[in-house]
Amino acid sequence: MMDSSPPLRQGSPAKRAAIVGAALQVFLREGYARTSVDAIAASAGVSKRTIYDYYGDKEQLFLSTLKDTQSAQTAAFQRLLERTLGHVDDIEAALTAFGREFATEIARSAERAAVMRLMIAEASHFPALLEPTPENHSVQHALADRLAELDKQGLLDTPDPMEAAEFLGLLVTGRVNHRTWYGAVPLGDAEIARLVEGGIRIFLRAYRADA
Amino acid sequence: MMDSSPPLRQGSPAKRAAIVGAALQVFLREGYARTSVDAIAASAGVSKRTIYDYYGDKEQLFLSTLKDTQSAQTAAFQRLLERTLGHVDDIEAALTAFGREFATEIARSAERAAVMRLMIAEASHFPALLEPTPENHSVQHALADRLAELDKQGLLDTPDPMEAAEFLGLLVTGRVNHRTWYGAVPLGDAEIARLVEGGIRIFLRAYRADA
DNA sequence: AGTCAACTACACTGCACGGTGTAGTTTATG
DNA sequence: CATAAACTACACCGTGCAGTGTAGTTGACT
Repeated sequence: MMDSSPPLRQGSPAKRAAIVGAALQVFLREGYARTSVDAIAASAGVSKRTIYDYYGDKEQLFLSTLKDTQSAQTAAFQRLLERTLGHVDDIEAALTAFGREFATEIARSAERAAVMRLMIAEASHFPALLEPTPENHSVQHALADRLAELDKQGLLDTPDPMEAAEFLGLLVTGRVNHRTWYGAVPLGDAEIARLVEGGIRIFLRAYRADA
Repeated sequence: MMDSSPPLRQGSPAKRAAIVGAALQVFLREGYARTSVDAIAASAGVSKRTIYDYYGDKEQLFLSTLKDTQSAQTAAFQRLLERTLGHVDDIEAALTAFGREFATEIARSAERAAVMRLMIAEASHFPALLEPTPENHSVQHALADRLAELDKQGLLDTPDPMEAAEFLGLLVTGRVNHRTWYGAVPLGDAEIARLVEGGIRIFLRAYRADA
């Protein structure tokens, strides 16, 4: 009955947060292969040894970092969803608000898109990233639930809410991500708003209830 | 008036093709940083020295490889466009044929998506990749021209053909690329067809002429 | 004061890889 | 056949980096 030995120290949450924060920043900027653990340690204000005692190796640090980040982003998205599509009167205004908030979140931090970029880049090298997480699924599901609700209210006509949710996400973020190479190149707020609104327009033309 | 000295040899087209072919294969599988020039040389059946005499360094080889590949893909796309949307009677059948051929091309070789994946991954490290090439632009334009033609025939209602072309591309490929992580994970032909047809359906709901 | 865990600083190993230099072999060409 | 260019094989250098080992410092708890 021996434990599998990795955690020689149990570590403090504050240090873990510092390490993961620095790791995310460097991984997003440099990609996995180009990132050195020394750079992360320096950026986190922590010795390299501590990182290895905490996480074992670079790969585990990478996976832990992405997992934490994904959790945070999922939670943020759920809040955004509740805020913008919680109670809807004007369907167009509501969806535009949703798209706009979503887009500014992308534009401000560029973190969400950058995480996508990193995952796309590294997916084939880390099979763990490929497995659909329950969190990822719950995001799609939450959005679909909202759309189903709007369908029931007679504001939308979405016979397959899961599919509609997929298209809404695609239409809102697709062109922005495409143009910016998933956050690699900046884009003006006005341009982002234009692209988002265009996407919403198409979504509504396809899914608005026939009055 | 001295030349900038790189090409110590002028090289044969056949060897260039072998090198670029091997390079593409390895770069797509491993990504830039993980790829060693030795691996490319071995895979191409060529000495490492020859590669350096041809291309100077790894970065140039990488950029040349992507440029060649992009040219080939652009040409293939133009042919596909002519083949499927050259003369259209039934708009739905034509667009579905377009989407289906496009999708099988993606599914068969997985090359197109993988190139996208590689470019997304490396865009921020190679500014040269960010500059929109005339070729890239011409693809969007060719598709937009076809759509404008269909608009003129009264089959579609696309007031802004460039935007419509963007959405068509997004709707046809977006969900496939998203699910497969740009080709990192395989997807059955039937599933691909389903996703493509769904995209076409949305496009038509948004852009079909009101009869 | 004493103890123990967390932590840092730092030296060190091993390895993979980009890039070069060169001697010798093949191949094309006149 | 002779000459030159193309090409290979191979040794080699420098470097950056993952990961380890360890001695010494800090700080909390008793």
